[in-house]
Amino acid sequence: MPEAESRSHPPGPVPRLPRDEVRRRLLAAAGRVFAERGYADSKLEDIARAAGFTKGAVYSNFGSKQELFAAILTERSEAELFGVMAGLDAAADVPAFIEQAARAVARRIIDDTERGRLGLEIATRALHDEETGAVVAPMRRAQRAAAGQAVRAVTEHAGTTPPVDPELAGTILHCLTNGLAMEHLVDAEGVDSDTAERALRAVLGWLTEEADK
Amino acid sequence: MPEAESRSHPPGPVPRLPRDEVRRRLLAAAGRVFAERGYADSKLEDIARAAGFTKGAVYSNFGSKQELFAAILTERSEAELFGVMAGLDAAADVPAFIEQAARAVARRIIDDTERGRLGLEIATRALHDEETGAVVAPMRRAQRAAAGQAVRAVTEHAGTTPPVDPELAGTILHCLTNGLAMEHLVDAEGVDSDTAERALRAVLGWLTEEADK
DNA sequence: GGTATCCAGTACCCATCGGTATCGAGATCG
DNA sequence: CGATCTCGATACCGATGGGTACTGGATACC
Repeated sequence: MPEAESRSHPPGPVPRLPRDEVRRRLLAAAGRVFAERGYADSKLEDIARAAGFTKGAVYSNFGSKQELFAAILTERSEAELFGVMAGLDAAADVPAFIEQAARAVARRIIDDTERGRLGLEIATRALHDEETGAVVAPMRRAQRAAAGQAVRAVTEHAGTTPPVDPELAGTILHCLTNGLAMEHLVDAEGVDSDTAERALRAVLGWLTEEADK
Repeated sequence: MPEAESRSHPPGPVPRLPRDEVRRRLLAAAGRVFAERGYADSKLEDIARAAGFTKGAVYSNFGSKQELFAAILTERSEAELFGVMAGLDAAADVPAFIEQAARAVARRIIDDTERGRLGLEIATRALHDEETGAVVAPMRRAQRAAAGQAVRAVTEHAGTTPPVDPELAGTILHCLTNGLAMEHLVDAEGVDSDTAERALRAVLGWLTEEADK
């Protein structure tokens, strides 16, 4: 846990944390708390405490609860696209790629629950808050496009003609992934790691194989 | 709109609405408001007003805000499975069935936004409220199973061997549908009626065609 | 070393809203 | 036609928690 400058009181002046570090810790704690309790039930006091500070630190670094949430949103959105690309270009042949991609995505769905929970919270908030929605919509669009590009790259590399055009394939993959993640959150044992992986492998395989017209 | 017993004051005694009707109107209004504003931002006063009553009516018919929400949940969950089944047994041959099913589901995703919004709200709440989760998880499981049964019925009827087993097919369809619905809510123009329909038609077609091993 | 500035801590404010107590009109019963 | 009961309306309570004003110690600057 975040014990830091304990050592009781050797009465030398206690140094101060760099501002960036305070901000980072607040952001990390906010991510955890928002994911755990949801936006409305997350108290700023709790978030500050979880980061080892008080509400004062929050208002010193963020203008409002809303703004803190938005900061998380933009922070995480960047890490997002890289994550998809990471699993992309490591494999050589198509079946190995599919195997690897399915496993990686399934693992992320199952293991990183904070990610999924935050995603749901963000989507929910995007519905009720116009400003959030304006940020989220293009972000999702980029994710769908990235998935589509991945399909295009694989099929071009393999010289196959996929059963649907890559753009639609990206949408299918993206929505399936999100749907699986949501389903896992709601019914963890009903949709476990193996189920998610098999589902992704099957769809991924279908989307990259030669269409039999 | 809900104008009813206007006619100013012809001073005869004003009759009283049947209790069931009060409950129905409250439930309907609550569904609208919860879907529109989300659980936390929905004030009981607003819900009551939207139904043409006051908070007193709410607490006379429901024990708490939580309980009102739960009542909606159970009410809607029943209408759910019938809706899936309805489009099922009308068509004769497989291609026509797929065409029809894809269109019906896509239309529900696009047109009935209250349904989608409530679904998201319910999922979010299921994460944070154990009791809600205990209701939602089996409900989702039943929906996946129903979708799986539909695939099984179609392929058996057509005598084909599907590329994945029906249970997994049900999960894929259910998660894709939910994912598409969520995506439409977040980015309505990015995932429109046509996109959803094409995605569903493609996946439905793949899942019911003969597997080319 | 003295002074100005920064920034998180502390104490407080107050709007909000779920929940409760009570009332009174109208239904129900004898 | 009273007596009683039902149930939604009204008025109110009190906790909660986002936001603000101010404090004081540490840092930066001269």
